[in-house]
Amino acid sequence: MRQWTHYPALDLSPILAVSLDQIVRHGYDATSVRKIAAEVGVTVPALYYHFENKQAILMALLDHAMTTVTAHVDAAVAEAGPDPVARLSGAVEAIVLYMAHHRDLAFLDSERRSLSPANLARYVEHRDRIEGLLRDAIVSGCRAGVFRTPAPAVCGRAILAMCQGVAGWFDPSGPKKAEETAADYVRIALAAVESA
Amino acid sequence: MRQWTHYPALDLSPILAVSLDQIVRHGYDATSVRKIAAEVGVTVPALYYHFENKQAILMALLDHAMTTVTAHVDAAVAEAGPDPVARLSGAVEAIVLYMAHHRDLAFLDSERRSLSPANLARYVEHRDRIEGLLRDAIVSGCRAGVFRTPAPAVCGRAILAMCQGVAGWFDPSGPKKAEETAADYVRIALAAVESA
DNA sequence: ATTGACTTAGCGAGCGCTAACTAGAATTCT
DNA sequence: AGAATTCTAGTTAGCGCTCGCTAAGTCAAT
Repeated sequence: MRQWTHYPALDLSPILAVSLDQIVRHGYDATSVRKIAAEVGVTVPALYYHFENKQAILMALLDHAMTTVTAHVDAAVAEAGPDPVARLSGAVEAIVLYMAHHRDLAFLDSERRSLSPANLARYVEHRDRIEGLLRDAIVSGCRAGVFRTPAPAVCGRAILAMCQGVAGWFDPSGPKKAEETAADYVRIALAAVESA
Repeated sequence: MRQWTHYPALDLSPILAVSLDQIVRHGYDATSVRKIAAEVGVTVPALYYHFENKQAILMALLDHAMTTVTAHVDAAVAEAGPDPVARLSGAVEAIVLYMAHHRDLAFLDSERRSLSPANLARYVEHRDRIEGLLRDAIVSGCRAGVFRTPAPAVCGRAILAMCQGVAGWFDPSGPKKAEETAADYVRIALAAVESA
């Protein structure tokens, strides 16, 4: 139970680990394949043995991010059962924990612009699914009369955006632990939808 | 009165207008000075007659963004007087209107990573000022007993993040006008801080 | 005669990416 | 079992291109 609150450290190949670090620090465009190779301790063509091109490295990292967050959020919502309060709470808690524990992966979201149309579509689809999860929970809460917000769709987007913001400021060595922050955000989200 | 709800179209020099368009479409790193020059209809050194280097173009645009949003939010908060509800409402309304009307300028926020340390510091200072405005309004509302959120600082960050998200999805040809969206967000923000 | 707003021409560096080769491990054939 | 082959995970060397940027010249308006 509540297995989805656990976010173990990432298990990435050396190339992906170095690439993630470099992209987070300097951005995708400013990260050259030469720099990645040098940091890994291999030559450039070694990268091309494992990945078709530079964008495939970014996409592999984004795939990792997508599967990680989707698995946790889906598990949280499934465990919550049919109650809209529990579903929204679970989704927000899982998302915030992800943002706090994997700030680097979360940052990659801002590099989606570098994706080809096909890859971008796949990524956007995933993001829409999570937004849909939030919106559905809010809408069903409104139908059940437990949420009173007059704008469920806008509310869903607002909540997702505020959760994503956590990755930008959360400090693991700061005063608030990830779990406390997640609890704060659950309370804020429930208040935002005007939970009865 | 309420002059700050007006966001007139930008008045940018041809170089800055083209640069903004290109940076929003392709990102700062992927926008070359050659592309900007060609789009403006001049040669590359003409850009260097008006700007010291490429980053100075980005910084000029960010300066424009900073002064625009700061002027409007400051005016909104000043007009609100001492009431925390009015101050928070005014700030959120002004920020959301800015995000909806100047989505391109708002997008530049994600390019702050390309700034030199000195320029970045100046930009972060400005962002912190706005976050401080929100936090102060929330804290004084808590002191006055009109807001009941147990985490005013976290709440301020959450509200700023959700407002910034508007720039990412707002569609001027969509069903919701900017003013309606701003009203939605004011209501969400007041609910989020648990306004009595 | 000077200034403002450019132009032509081009430097040096870094970019993503690839063809061709190689050392060692694993597998298959006789 | 031992030789021959194939596969894995790289290497060296370098192509063609674009990048930010600049020195030096032009030319109309002040």
